[in-house]
Amino acid sequence: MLQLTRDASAYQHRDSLTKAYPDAVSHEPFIASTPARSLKYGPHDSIFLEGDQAGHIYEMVEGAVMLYKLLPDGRRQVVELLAPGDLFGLTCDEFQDCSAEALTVVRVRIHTREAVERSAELQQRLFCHARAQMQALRDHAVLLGRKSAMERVASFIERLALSSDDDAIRLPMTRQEIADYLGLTIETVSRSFSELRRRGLVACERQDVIRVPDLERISELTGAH
Amino acid sequence: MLQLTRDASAYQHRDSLTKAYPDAVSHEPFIASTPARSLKYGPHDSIFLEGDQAGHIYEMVEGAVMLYKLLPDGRRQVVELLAPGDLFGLTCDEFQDCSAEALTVVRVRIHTREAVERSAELQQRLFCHARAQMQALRDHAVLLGRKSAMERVASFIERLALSSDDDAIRLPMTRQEIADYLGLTIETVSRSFSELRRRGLVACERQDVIRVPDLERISELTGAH
DNA sequence: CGATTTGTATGATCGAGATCAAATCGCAGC
DNA sequence: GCTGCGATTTGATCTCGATCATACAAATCG
Repeated sequence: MLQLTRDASAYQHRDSLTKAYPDAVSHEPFIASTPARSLKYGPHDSIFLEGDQAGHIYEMVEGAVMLYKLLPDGRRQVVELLAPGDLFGLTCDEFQDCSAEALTVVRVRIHTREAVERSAELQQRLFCHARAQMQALRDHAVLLGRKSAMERVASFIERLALSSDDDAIRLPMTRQEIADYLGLTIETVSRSFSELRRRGLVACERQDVIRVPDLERISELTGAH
Repeated sequence: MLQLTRDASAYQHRDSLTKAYPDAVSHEPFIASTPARSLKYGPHDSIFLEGDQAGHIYEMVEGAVMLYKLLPDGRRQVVELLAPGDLFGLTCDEFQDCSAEALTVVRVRIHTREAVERSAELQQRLFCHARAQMQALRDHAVLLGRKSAMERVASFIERLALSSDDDAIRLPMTRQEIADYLGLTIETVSRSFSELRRRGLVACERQDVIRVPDLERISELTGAH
């Protein structure tokens, strides 16, 4: 189970933060009437790293972000996937407890800690988001602790399908990122996808775009039905 | 990995809620100056079940509680362990997203939802607790997704040792409950404990009381050092 | 005090998923 | 088009933890 071949710094790119494209056009802020900067990131840009000073809240406007943690030997666990509307980066203590990386082109708005402490309405919204993320984390604990490889992959596809309005689902992550999210290896993820293709449950247009002809049949494989 | 031998209702005891001992003496409420009922539960009493109406917040005063989720075929994942000071039971929507069961004799105070919505200070405290629990859930995701059996058990012992003031550590859970918390089987948990005993890293006074002569050596096995 | 029950330990075996090793795909640049 | 390189797929093998089976210990009860 140890993956000693992948060294601890493999995913760390502190300098990539400086590559962030500054000040994109703002789109309908979820939280209105607070002075907030807008930032843009490209795929694989680091937004912050575990241990960084935690000063403000990030609000997802566009794109997808993953939060992950690393073990000293380089094993990685993706702990959360974030979509537009989600909030992240606020901790109780001074430092970030995990790292954040852009999966796609990402636009975020940044709210200061003071702005949060001033606004009760803002806190209320933040709180509700925290509850929802907590619920997602608990579901993920069930997946990681008790589901088989195929059940994990089916759960992942079901989730993407439900949150996608389109018929064709764009996978915003590489196989390695999916593996690190599902607590599997890249090979097992690949084999599971192949098996689903063989059974006709998913069709792959390109390696990062899949089609699910019958979501019900995927749902039956998640272990939750 | 499927545990079909254990049926889905094995852990469900709806009626046990009614066995709760009413109105114990109150001890230093964490949240003051709100009208709050006090309740007492015995070991293995159910406090609420997933899907129950979620009306109020529970505040741990004494004892230990576990939150868990079940899959339809009976697989169980314990998603959180709660100690005095912790808050639980508040959801964003109407229903509980997981079940809560007393591990020991437990005393809780119950705060109404309205009391929370009225007090900004209360919300502030709740929010900070939610953040801390979130951090714990992320650490647990790393454990479930990426750690070996021995690393999981070592992490568990390290956590208990750090939160215990005494030299002898009382395990508040059965092997089955520990297994369901760590995403393992009861046999693997038992074997890991035996291995640690054989290596002299833990000593067992009774099966539910262990002694850790050198915590540093346990910490080295957690995968996080 | 033995009988029953419930929780724990341990040995034997199996299998899902990890690991190791190629082969193949797909896209960017030329 | 061709070239090169990272990402993906696929196959062969190994291993850790699950499963199955049984023995043991400790609490409960008549």
